[in-house]
Amino acid sequence: MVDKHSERLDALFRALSDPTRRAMLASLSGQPRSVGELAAPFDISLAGASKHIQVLERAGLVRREVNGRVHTCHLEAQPMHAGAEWLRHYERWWNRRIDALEALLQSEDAGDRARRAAPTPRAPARKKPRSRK
Amino acid sequence: MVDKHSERLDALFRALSDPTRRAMLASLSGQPRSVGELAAPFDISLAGASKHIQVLERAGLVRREVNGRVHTCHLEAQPMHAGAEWLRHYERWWNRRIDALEALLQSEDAGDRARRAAPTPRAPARKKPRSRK
DNA sequence: CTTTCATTTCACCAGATGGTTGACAATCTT
DNA sequence: AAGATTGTCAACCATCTGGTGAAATGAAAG
Repeated sequence: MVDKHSERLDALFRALSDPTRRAMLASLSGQPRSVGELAAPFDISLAGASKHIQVLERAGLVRREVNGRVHTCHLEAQPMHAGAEWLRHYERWWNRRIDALEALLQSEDAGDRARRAAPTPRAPARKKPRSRK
Repeated sequence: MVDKHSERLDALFRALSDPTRRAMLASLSGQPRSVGELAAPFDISLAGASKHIQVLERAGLVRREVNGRVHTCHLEAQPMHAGAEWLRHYERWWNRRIDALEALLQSEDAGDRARRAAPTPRAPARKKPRSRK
């Protein structure tokens, strides 16, 4: 195994990097749709839509159910979990970074107040502490 | 404006869809790095690495600070928030779907128990309720 | 001033991507 | 059986991508 996890992320993020495909997923989050229904909102040939759907399928985001001549596509959101998890790691990193910055500004403010009217404005003043849940 | 939000997601997911770039971000999450340092771990020319970094920059994931001849790259995780938010929407969808399925199985179980030894096995038996935080 | 170092830019290449059209296969409808 | 409907596949095209090496830029060190 050459790193399955990484390859899954490749396919996932790649699939999500196209606005048409994201819109298709949004449509599928409402209800399952046939290939034709999925293609309808876009100014694109059926064959083109078919290719997009195949990309989504390969990323595991869409499951296809063939009923006679109509292929019904279902959203399969599970693979998104890996991507969300990956991003969460950096969101935490970002939040820690902000917290550290605020702590720094806090202590600088204290120092400034202590020695009264500091000469060097170190950073653009922060209006509000900016909440993060 | 032709939809700035969508374009940002395009660039974000596109940037994240390459394993080399994801590894570069991981490296930057430890500490800022020069272009050379960033390129070192990969079997790839400096020019190639430079292009990857530019992709990350265009997605807003990397900020470059030029000090003389060395360019120091800093991680800028903020744009990931939009992607994480987008994915969270589908994670919620997925969880609701699972909950509904479990509720269905629950009621079927109850029904089965009620009429004693059902003839039609409707779905692969669920071992454990499977926890989600 | 010349050299060395860090990096970008340029020209190029092979392969992927997003799109098309046209032919085909399978399935409903009449 | 014939025709219409749904979708795929194959071939093609323009453009993007990830990679290269070689030349150009800019700054630091001799």
